[in-house]
Amino acid sequence: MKMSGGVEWALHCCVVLSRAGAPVPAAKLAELHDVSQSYLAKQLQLLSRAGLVRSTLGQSGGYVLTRATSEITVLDVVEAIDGAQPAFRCTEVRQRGPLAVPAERCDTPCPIARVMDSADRAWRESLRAITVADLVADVGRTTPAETLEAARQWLRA
Amino acid sequence: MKMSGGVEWALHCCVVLSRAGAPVPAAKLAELHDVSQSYLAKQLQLLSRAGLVRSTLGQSGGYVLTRATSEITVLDVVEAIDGAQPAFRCTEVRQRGPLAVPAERCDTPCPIARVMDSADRAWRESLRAITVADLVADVGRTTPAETLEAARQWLRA
DNA sequence: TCTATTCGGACAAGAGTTATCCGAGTCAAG
DNA sequence: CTTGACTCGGATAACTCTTGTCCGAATAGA
Ligand code: SF4
Ligand code: SF4
Repeated sequence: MKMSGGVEWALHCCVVLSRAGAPVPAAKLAELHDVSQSYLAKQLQLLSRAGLVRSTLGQSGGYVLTRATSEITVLDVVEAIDGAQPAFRCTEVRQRGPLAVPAERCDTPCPIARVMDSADRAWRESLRAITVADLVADVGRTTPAETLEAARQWLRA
Repeated sequence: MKMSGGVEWALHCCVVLSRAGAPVPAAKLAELHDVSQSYLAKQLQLLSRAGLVRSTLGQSGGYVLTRATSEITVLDVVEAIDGAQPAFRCTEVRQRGPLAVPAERCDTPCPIARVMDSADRAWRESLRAITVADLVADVGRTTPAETLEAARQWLRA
């Protein structure tokens, strides 16, 4: 039960991108977070495939958010990086072994799968309720203005 | 984002054990589900360490539940097999890189970690709400009595 | 036109999970 | 009481997936 570590980086990147008006190259984001430049690129590619960010090639290129931060939920980012498939995957054990239940009796999902599905839904709903805009607002509230300005300066350089 | 596949087997075993009055050896459980005998043993060991089942050695030995099924939640089983640590683990990225936030400012958990923690809690709460007794009841409701009796017979043999 | 810069997908290394084995201990029967 | 066979438990390999890295194709600007 472990989600991809890249999710954390991706969320940070989204927050940073929302502050920068201009495209930001992957290399700068990597240096800012002091993480593997090549690996972060992979995560950004995933975000790009999911349609959350758009890449601009060539000089002064980089990544930009495609939508307003209030339209990007945390769940969007998590599913883009970690995949959208549920954590629990039924193997249909009941259809195997000497006491195998015939397939025609397996039309209704079993209680176990139902519980897991319900929990997974609750988890996703909880993540869907928060948007990147909420994160940005919270960061702005708990961080001194001078630090935010310094970050913006560093990004431009 | 994938939980250990052994969780499914462990839950099935708990349901089966609740039906059998006598200790059931791991080999029988494995044959019943048609899964790797040695690997299922590992899962049962984990359940044993967690205190959910008690093992009896020697002839006519096997595993027995330690508590009533109504006192065992699905979450107990999941945490016994899959571990209790949350899926998201913060790497404290904000303390690294050129814009590193000093450690003294990191006393309060950041918004990202808070969201993840909240979602994780919702997930666990959802699993905690259901007990093995509920699963058993649901199985008894959707399965014909003759099948249940056949299972009991097979276990004794 | 040319160059410097960017992303994108293809390519290894490592960690974690899955699967397996045999020995220590125990209970039941004779 | 002796014997015997059966049980779990932890230590041991094979495998899959995640993590991490690299270089080539395409682009914008000079
Ligand atoms: S009982 Fe549920 S978890 Fe088990 S095999 Fe059937 S569908 Fe899957
Ligand atoms: S901002 Fe949150 S997720 Fe990011 S490093 Fe800090 S505590 Fe971890």
